[in-house]
Amino acid sequence: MIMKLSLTEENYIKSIYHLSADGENAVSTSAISEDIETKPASVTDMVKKLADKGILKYEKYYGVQLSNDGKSTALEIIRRHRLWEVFLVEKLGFNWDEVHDVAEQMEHIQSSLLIDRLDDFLGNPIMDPHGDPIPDKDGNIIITPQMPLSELSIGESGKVVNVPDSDPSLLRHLDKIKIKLGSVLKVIDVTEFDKSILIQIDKNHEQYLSDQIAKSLMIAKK
Amino acid sequence: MIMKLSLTEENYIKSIYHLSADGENAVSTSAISEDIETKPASVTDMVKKLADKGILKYEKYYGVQLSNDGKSTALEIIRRHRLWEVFLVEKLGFNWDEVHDVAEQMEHIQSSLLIDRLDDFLGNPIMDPHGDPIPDKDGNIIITPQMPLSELSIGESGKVVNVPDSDPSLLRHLDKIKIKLGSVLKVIDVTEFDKSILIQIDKNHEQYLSDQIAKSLMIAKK
DNA sequence: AATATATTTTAGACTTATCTAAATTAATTT
DNA sequence: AAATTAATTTAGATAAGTCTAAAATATATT
Repeated sequence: MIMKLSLTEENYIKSIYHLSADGENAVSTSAISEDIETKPASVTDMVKKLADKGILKYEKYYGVQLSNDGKSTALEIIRRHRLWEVFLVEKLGFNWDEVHDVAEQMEHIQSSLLIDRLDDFLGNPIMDPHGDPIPDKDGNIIITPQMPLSELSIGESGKVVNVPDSDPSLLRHLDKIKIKLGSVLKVIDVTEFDKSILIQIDKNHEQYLSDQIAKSLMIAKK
Repeated sequence: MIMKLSLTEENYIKSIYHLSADGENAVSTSAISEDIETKPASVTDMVKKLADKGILKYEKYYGVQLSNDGKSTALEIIRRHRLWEVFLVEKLGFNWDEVHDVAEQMEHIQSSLLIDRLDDFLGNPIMDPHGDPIPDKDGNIIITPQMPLSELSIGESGKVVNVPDSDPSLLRHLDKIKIKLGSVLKVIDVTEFDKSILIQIDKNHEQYLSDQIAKSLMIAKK
């Protein structure tokens, strides 16, 4: 059950977990290939190896699905990643657009003592700086009901509960227009032409957002 | 001058730096081989590669010597290692015998922003938990004059300023007999038979130490 | 100085993770 | 249903880092 995995193997497992909507669906070779920027042929080799290790089920020409072991391994890696992100922001003063790449490296450090102590040091946070839930020691996550901002109708409002973690330019733009986790957004208008929306931020000022941004911002409806 | 190095290359550079007494002396293939637990033939290959990169000077059948680039790279890796050790002890409550292996992993995380911020967060420490000096951003280290406890004569005393970092069992033994950095030791007697010494610790109690331990404890004479 | 021993290097092979190109299978179109 | 296109797998090659065994060099002994 407990097994040492290479950095590369861990990256595959994490990718498959995310692509499968938290381990639920089957994932194609090409999807993994695109996500981790590795050629499909290489992915085929690696998933065979991970199948042999019992991390996932692999069916030729169909796709892969994480085993229970695979899922808990993924959750462990995600836990490490998100705890380090909290550390970087809360303790070292990083901005939320600066943490992803560093946390990508730190997530591979192998020491359960380290992660347990870090968790306590940070006050056992349940969210990372982008609103993503942090799995606990046993892999439990708190799921917040949410929807993309783009799905709100005119007049509806909601609170920003999640933003994408891996796109620094988007995050810096959100800083500029003063949108952060917890911001309350109200949809004032939707432009028919390009689906851009006019929103009111925290009852203060109004701002146009492109459809692309509106699709990225996850909202808890009020 | 600035170049990306693999984890393996970094480990070679660190090893060579230590074996050469901080980059001063030439180091043999076999010494490196023994230190990093890799066969001499493999070391030969790698030092050729590092020589091509300008990290060191390699002379066949003689040995290797770090270049200035090699030395500053080594100091950067050592800086990272020791800062993480301080973090683990000061912030996460690790004992000094638990930090080496974890810091060995953390030292390879590549982000100068991270290390600068970590340095500030820790209050720009100049010593790690074992008394080893932490190089600053520019590679400067403060060297404390010191000698092994084994070289003190009867009646002389000194302060413990450094202990070996990579031997957990020694460090735990020191905990047990209440010796820590800063402890003042006075040599009461030296046994002729096995060179074990009787010391007085912090003016309180007396204790025998084997010659092996006495050689490992570095002292600043009073 | 010649021989024996120890150290170091060379040569060729192995592993992990990747690639390209060709072959196979699945999905889509006619 | 056959042909075309797209996705996936297989086969063989490459690079990094390691190994063993043999060859070369340096050091020590007689």
